[in-house]
Amino acid sequence: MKKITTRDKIINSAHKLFYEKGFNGTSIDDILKDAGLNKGSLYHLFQGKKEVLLAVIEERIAYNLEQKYKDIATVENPLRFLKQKLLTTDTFDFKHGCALNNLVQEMSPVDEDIAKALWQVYNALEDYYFLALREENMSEYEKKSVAKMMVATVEGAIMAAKAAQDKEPYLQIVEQLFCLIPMHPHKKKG
Amino acid sequence: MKKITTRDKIINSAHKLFYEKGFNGTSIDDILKDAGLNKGSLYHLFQGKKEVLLAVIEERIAYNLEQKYKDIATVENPLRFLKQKLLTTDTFDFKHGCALNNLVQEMSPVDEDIAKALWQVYNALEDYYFLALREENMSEYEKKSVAKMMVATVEGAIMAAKAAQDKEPYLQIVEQLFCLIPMHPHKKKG
DNA sequence: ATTTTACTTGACTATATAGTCAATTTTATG
DNA sequence: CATAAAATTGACTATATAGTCAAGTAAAAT
Repeated sequence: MKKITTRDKIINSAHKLFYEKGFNGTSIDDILKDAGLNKGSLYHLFQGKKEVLLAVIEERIAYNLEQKYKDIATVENPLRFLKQKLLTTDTFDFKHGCALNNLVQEMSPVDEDIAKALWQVYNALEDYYFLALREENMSEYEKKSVAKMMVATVEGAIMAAKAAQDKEPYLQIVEQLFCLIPMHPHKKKG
Repeated sequence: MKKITTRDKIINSAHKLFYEKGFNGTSIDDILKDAGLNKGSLYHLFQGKKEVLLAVIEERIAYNLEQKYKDIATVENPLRFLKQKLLTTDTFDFKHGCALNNLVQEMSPVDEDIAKALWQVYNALEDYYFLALREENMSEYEKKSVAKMMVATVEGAIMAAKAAQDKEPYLQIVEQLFCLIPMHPHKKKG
């Protein structure tokens, strides 16, 4: 098993705190306290707070997304797979929402480099939804468009849950979404 | 014409800056500088920064929403009216997104009072969308559910535009949304 | 006109924050 | 083991920030 490096500790703590309290709401000292490290260690490895955020986006958030959805490309019924993923809320933290969404909201208008990094991850997310539609009877163009819309709806659903501080609206919206998209019939398993 | 009070100036500036830079990203001094006022004036009228935010939400954001959508209740084809409102992007600032959404993202997990105030406005928004469906052939329950989903999709579309720093994704998603919801046919006007 | 109330001014405090840096310890490397 | 390189320590600086407050000014009430 791999050793947890100082860099890992920083990225882990930063990821958690940025998620829970936002970038501006989290201080360098917060990160260091959580990681059990001292200031010099961080500034030895990173130029500053912004570079920590970039690492969090490019390494942790992008990685988590990939882990969550990579099977979509090979699974038999990808749309069902996606729906199941979306409705498995064990790990879903309705209180704090979506790590990607949160950062887009806070940072995209403010910093161009960060906006670019976030935009890449956002595109990867749309690509997974596009793959989820591969079995459906639509043109490629329509799949792209529907995938885009589905991502927006799910992100909006997460926001609704955050507004309510309750996961119920999220579940309802995701159900409603899957009622509206024209589904290609699969043979039911079992 | 009504005189612009000191209170108005503060709420105007705060609203603008919170929208553009977020609550944590905006300092009291930023607000005062923008409003051309001094510190004492603000603290004479408000207990603190949080109370300024509450006033912004309850007075300005709620009011703007009402102004934008109040005609939905009386207009002939409310769904078309809604779509037109959504696609009229003159005033829509894709770079900074939705004032309500931004604040939900940043503040709802952090402060319960603010979460409540935001939740009220969010509900008002869903109510307007519900009214937009009043002519459609659905059960009341389904209208509620579809309205909820539509709000989520539009909010998600705004977020997509913010992620892209471009209004195009927003327009595309809104179009796609109106393709999918089952529309009751109205006689075309003209 | 005089008093009282409402509002405004801006200096001040206490604290939080991002980032620096010289000294020290730990870890490779020959 | 000796030396060089990498990593770590924590005190320090400079600045920003929320909020206080005593004194002053304008507006209202009597």
